[in-house]
Amino acid sequence: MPKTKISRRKREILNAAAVLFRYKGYAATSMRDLAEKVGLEVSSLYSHIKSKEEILTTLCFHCGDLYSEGLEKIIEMDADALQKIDAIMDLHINIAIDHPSSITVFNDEWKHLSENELQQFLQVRRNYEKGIKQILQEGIDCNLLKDYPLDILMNTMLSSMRWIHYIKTDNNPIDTKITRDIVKKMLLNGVARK
Amino acid sequence: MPKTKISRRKREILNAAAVLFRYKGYAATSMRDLAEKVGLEVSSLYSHIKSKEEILTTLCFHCGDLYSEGLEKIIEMDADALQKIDAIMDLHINIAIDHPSSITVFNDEWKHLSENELQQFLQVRRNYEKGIKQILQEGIDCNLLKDYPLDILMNTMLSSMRWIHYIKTDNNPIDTKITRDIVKKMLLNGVARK
DNA sequence: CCTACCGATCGGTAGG
DNA sequence: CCTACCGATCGGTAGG
Repeated sequence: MPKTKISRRKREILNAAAVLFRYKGYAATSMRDLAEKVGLEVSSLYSHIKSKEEILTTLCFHCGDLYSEGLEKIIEMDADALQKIDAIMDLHINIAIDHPSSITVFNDEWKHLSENELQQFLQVRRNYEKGIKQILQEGIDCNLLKDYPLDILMNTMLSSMRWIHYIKTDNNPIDTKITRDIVKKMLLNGVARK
Repeated sequence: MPKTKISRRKREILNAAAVLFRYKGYAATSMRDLAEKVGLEVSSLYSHIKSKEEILTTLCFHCGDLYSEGLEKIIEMDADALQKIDAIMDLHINIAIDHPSSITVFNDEWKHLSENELQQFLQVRRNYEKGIKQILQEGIDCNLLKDYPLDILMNTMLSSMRWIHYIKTDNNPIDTKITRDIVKKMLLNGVARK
């Protein structure tokens, strides 16, 4: 996938779309909604984008890249599995806080991708999960992590952070430091005293 | 809200709708899709339901009831906070496994509710979260739980189970006993060894 | 439960 | 970037 430069106007359209898709969903957002939001006529949108679907594709794969490139760096770290898991949690929490709208699209709207892009997307996700599981397995092998099934471990871990982007709105900023600190502690050491 | 009896045919329509909404989303599911799925003409659907929105409303509030009634019973239990939290996790995991489709609608499609129902829905959710937080606070007060902010505690806890309904499909049954057991352990005691 | 049908809205194009 | 416009599809109704 060659990365073509994205004009300022196109960025603006993509950002507006991410916000609309976040709150209304992809299918319920019309190109008229989007045009109004960016102050253009509907037809003018098509000078900057090819189709509604192209927007969704761009948004989904951009987020996919954020995760994949982040994980790549973590895998190459000279660190033990626990430190890598810490870094994975940082990665997810940072992305959630920095890109709450596009991450919601990434999480909830990918199902509207068209066949080709959908398959590609699922492939990216499978790769990502494979990388995560390798790190978890490494943690188990080194006796740093409890020996739980990888699927449950990964899903519960990733899922436990999947509320931050959702809670975070302009009216409801979240305390990044505290949230990050406590979610990590919860995952590593649990909530039960003793 | 008086509970009127629901005919067998209407049940069938609601179930089919839940599955369609789960995989395609509410907005992208047409009444034609639904009619085809239940083997009727589109117009015939309207002998059983008032509108597409009525279906969504019914689905969302039915799930809301499952959670609310479950929590009510837990609150009345003669048990300590840790046992109640255990019961809350059972409640969520059971609902996820027994009703994966309608729970997905409940989680992801409520935003398409119309204004009145939306406000009612959010009220139900706020009440539910208040109940959860009271139990968590109880746990903190009795020194059973670590003293973390209630918001983070609740969101992370509930969120950590929010993948089970999603993973569970007809082709991919999940081992209820193991999943339940391990997710609970992860939440209470963490994943780190030591 | 079906046939026949409707107004509204959708994503998108032609042409400038 | 806009005016003008289009075919397709939408949720839903009338009438039987």
